[in-house]
Amino acid sequence: MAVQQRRARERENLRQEILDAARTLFLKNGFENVSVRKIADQIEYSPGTIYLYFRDKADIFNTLCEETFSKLARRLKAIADDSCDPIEKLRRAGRAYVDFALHYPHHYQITFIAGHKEKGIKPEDARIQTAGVNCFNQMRLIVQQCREADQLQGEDIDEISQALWAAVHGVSTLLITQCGFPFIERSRLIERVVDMAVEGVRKKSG
Amino acid sequence: MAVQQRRARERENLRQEILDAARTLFLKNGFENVSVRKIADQIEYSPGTIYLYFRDKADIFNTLCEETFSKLARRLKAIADDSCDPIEKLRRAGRAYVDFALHYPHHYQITFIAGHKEKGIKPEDARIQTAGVNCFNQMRLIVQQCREADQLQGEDIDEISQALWAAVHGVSTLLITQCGFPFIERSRLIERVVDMAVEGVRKKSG
DNA sequence: AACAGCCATGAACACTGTTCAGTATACGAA
DNA sequence: TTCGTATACTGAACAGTGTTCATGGCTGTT
Repeated sequence: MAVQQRRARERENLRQEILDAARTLFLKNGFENVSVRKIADQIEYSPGTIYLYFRDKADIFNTLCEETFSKLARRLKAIADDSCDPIEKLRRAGRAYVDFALHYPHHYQITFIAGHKEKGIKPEDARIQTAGVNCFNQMRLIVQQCREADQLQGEDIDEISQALWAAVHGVSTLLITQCGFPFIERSRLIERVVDMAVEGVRKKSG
Repeated sequence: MAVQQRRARERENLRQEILDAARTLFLKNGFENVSVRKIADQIEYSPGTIYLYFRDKADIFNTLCEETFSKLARRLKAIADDSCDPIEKLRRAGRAYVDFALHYPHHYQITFIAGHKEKGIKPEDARIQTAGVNCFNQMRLIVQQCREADQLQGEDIDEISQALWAAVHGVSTLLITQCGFPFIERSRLIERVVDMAVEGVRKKSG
């Protein structure tokens, strides 16, 4: 009886070992440059073993992404639940979003940037899509609060939320992928984008 | 004498054949899912031949990207050279940018989205970086015109240009990569983002 | 006709993700 | 203790990738 429990525990341990090794390698080298064999080497198992714990390589990454994105969702939720001025919340959420993206660039890249058709990450893996939508919904919530405080120009919450998302997503991806470009100082650019976005949807006569 | 000219012409022809085949295949299947062998099959040559005309697979794509991006630069330049209201130009440039991205999603994706560390596209290939910067500079020019017409809030042209770029880039990449997400109607979202961005940098008391 | 140089070949290398027959080990029952 | 079974793991194998290079055949010049 207890044997099965121990077995399950050991299974879970090895699963976590794989995830830990993969996380480290992915962060250091990116999804493309990490082979299943390298992950297997790291944990000192044979390549085949990986497939006893994960459906395929993408499955490993998806699991890691899910993990990471629930962190972002929690962070945004904390802001949404705060009781300060909703417009201020919007700014804070924007900054938090970009900070997060720059803090986990590889995770962000795969989840929100890379076309999921390529590299075998299929839409069937709705888990990640769900995790992403979850994050978006936290932002949407804050927008709703601004709307309720009559601070916004326009009625459509989705339209405004998606436009704001585009702005923060845009600056995130530019900073992640266009490392060669001569950007102005990072925090100043981020602040400007957040400001531009918020001012761009706010009611004119403040 | 004429022989060398003919040789050079034939060389150029085959080079173009490779580019044409690659363009079609890349557009249909994306960079990842097109192998050098498939390109070679298409033009009915052996894989090795490709390497007599291009350094590597990335070199082929880079050439195609450069081509495509000079198109965008021209389109933006045409808008910059127009003589209408500079703020109106800014809106038109924003729309043109997104339209372009959605029209050439694969090219846009590789050039502006994919991390260039991965998939062997190294920063050494400054050609594309240059082509991208060129496009940006056209937008920057229009921003400058707005500044000169005293239509903008803030002094720093680069700061404003980069923030605007983030917005249009953001909506472009979201629409390209997040095909699963329940976006509002495309043209409405694009219009809202452009509007948000422009209003977000414009002088308040119009 | 013989030599030169260009050009295309396709086999080969080292890698990739993934599968699967085989093996060893640990367990529960006799 | 011994046997049989279930489970975990292996590592060779497959089909694919990007890339290289010795080989061989044409072509134009001498």
